[in-house]
Amino acid sequence: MKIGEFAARSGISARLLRYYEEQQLLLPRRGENGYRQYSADMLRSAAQIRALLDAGMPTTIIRDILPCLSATEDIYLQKLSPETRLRLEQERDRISARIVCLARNRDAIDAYLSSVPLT
Amino acid sequence: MKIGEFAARSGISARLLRYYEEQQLLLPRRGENGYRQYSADMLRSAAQIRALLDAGMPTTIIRDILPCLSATEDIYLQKLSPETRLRLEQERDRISARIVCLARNRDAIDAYLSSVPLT
DNA sequence: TTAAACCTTCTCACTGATGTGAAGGTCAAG
DNA sequence: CTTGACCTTCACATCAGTGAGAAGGTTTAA
Repeated sequence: MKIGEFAARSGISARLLRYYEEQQLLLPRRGENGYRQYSADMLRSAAQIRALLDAGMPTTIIRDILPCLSATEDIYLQKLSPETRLRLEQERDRISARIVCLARNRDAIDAYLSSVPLT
Repeated sequence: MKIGEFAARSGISARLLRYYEEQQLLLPRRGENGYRQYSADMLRSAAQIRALLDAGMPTTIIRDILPCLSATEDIYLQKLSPETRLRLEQERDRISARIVCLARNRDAIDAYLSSVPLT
């Protein structure tokens, strides 16, 4: 599918899709004429990228973790260098830290809202 | 305490503290000579600001939610306009959405790491 | 087959957010 | 009076994203 249709289906502008390609987040194949060719399963990746960006993850990290997020069983069998494993573990821990921070503050907002009278 | 000492104690550069003041995140009083005067309890706020920024929260939202994060019982009694309450509830929900997204992806990373053989 | 309408390409430039660097001036303590 | 900490201000860097123009490919319909 060409970029226009993919943009319409994913809700991500063609402009932004080209940007994501430039950032190495989403890499479509190219046709004979140089047109980008998106496959249907890239819709899932695209949604994941959007969700992670909206959650405040930088593109560099998304680029690192995307491959293992869309991993299927046959990919699981690929080897994983100790350095890559370590980096992924660190990213996982950083995400956990984010979650803890966000949860703590959300709970604080919630406690505040509960304690203030309704009107 | 002046900006130099506060920077040393908080681990946030003086330059960045001035920036946070410009962004209305942390507003120290001013002495006769125009020097910024930070109070000790601003250290907590400063840490909270850093944590939230590191977790990917934008300054505008932090500015909104900070007052209710450092709220003490006497502040709880202040009135809260329905609009403000609504905005806070929306922010809380947005934070929850972020948490869900981050947790899902962290778990995916974790599952991947568990499934790939050790070496 | 040609023409119009549309899509895709790339590139330059720009925004807004989060910072950082450095110049030039002021204040205060030794 | 020199030194160091502070003041403001202008400029710059990076990241995520957008706008617009020029050139060329694709489709449709006369």
